[in-house]
Amino acid sequence: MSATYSAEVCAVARALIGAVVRHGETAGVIVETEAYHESEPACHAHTGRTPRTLTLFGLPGRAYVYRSYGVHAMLNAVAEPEGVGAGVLIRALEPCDGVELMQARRGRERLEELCSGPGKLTQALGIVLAHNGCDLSDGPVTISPRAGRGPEIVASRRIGITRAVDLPWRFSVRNSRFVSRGGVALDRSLSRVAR
DNA sequence: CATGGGATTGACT
DNA sequence: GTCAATCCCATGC
Repeated sequence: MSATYSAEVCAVARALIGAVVRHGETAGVIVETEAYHESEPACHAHTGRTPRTLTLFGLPGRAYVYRSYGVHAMLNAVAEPEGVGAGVLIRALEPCDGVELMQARRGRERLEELCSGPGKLTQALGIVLAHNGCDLSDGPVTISPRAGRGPEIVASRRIGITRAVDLPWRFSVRNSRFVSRGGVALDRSLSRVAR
């Protein structure tokens, strides 16, 4: 089975907490991620290779960017060896560089409203569909690994999906005020899932 | 080729 | 709490 691979993409999702996403002069620290793997039906790669999911099956460390609800760009990091469809969705950042530009792009002032959601952070950083397939160690969009041990991480259920809803594959910094959707429901889903 | 459905957000009742 | 926006693409005829 693919349990080994699933564990791997989740390990990457955890490891990316505390890493820095950068595009141009804007950057933020990752505080929330979700893991997706071809073995479970919530993952775009579950139906196999298609034009849309091709990058998910490609080299790890590349960006998989797709359009959600016809409106928002979503940023993922491909997270398994070539040939295995899996990625980590970047769901929220703590803004660190280029805050004024992010505020202008978002039309909001409060730091908590700049990157507290997968569609918000791509808008704040100016990440678009054309970045699909770019090398995240090279740019123009980059993710720099964190040094050291990192913050305390909470696992919970993924958000906004209709299938495989019970997998506890969402990871976030405990008590961070920069995550998407408040922390109360998060704690409840955790107790129900991870018991 | 037509259709239906989103890994969301923000505005509004 | 409800709901529209908006477009890419997977699916089926």
